[in-house]
Amino acid sequence: MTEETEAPVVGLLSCVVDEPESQTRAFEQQRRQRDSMMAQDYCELIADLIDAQGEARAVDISRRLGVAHATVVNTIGRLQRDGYVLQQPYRSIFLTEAGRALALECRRRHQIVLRFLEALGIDPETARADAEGMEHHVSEPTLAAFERFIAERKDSP
Amino acid sequence: MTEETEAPVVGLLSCVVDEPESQTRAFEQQRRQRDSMMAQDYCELIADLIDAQGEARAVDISRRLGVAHATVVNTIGRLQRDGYVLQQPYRSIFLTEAGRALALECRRRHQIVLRFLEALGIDPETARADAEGMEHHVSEPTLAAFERFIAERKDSP
DNA sequence: CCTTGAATATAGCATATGCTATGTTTTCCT
DNA sequence: AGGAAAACATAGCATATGCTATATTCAAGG
Repeated sequence: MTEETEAPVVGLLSCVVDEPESQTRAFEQQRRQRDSMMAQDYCELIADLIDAQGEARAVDISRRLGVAHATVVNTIGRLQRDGYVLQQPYRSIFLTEAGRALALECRRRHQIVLRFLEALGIDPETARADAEGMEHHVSEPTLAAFERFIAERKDSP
Repeated sequence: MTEETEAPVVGLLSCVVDEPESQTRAFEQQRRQRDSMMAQDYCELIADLIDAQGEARAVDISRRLGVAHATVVNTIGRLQRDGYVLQQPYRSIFLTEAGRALALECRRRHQIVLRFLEALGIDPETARADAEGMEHHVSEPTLAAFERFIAERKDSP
């Protein structure tokens, strides 16, 4: 059970053995992305709320994200520590320059992914849900390819 | 600051105000996915290692994921508790039926996403990295659309 | 056989993300 | 103005995911 005497399954073996460092890098990148997802989602949402209502309040965020307000307060504190937002107690939440930049960047990615999925023929509800998760994992080259596809599809529908 | 007297930016406003419950659902789904990503990655990797080397050892997993072995041991314990793997102390790691099923499912998704990105013209290294993150967020309808695209692209290159 | 290096396990720690329960502060209506 | 409701803050807890440092077990070579 511990020693394979049989010939290795070459097809799968190559899939696994050929590029282990590449896979390790991919996993590390995935972990890094995961760690910044919260900041991205929050900043994007705060920017949306400010655009839509003129201000962002913790209660709106908690409703939108579906989490308890205590969780939001907690997270906002971390975002403040990390320089993304500014907040006085009992006041509404403001983005710093860094936060605003992050929000714009996220919104851009989000829009591209969303329009790409729709251009692929995905129904809007599904596209919306998938975009929410995917946007954090799509690299620039892939985003560029998505944009190319959107443009093509617009020309020849 | 609190009341927008200007004409609303309809594109963004509608994006935010039209479907708040839909967005909440999307975020909740994202959280659920995040919570099962670890199990998926581990099961997929364990299956790969078993196919390639006949057995999966913690040291291989830690190297592949780029984390400390103590972290792997920790996580494997959780996976065992949740019914995905079986392990005796100091022995190699085995997948349960549930673990094997999860691994197969993940591998399937992974392959579809990877081949889709490649069909889109993404370079293999980028495709690999992006697929690693994206595979956890792509719904069945979107996967189906990806497969359709791969088939189309194969017919008319 | 016995030692030694690799693999594993364990303990103890830190942080992020979530929760509930309980107080405080604002805000808004009468 | 004053009180009720809403928003917010804080405390205390749980879990997942990571780490380092230390001990233990296994397997292989002398």
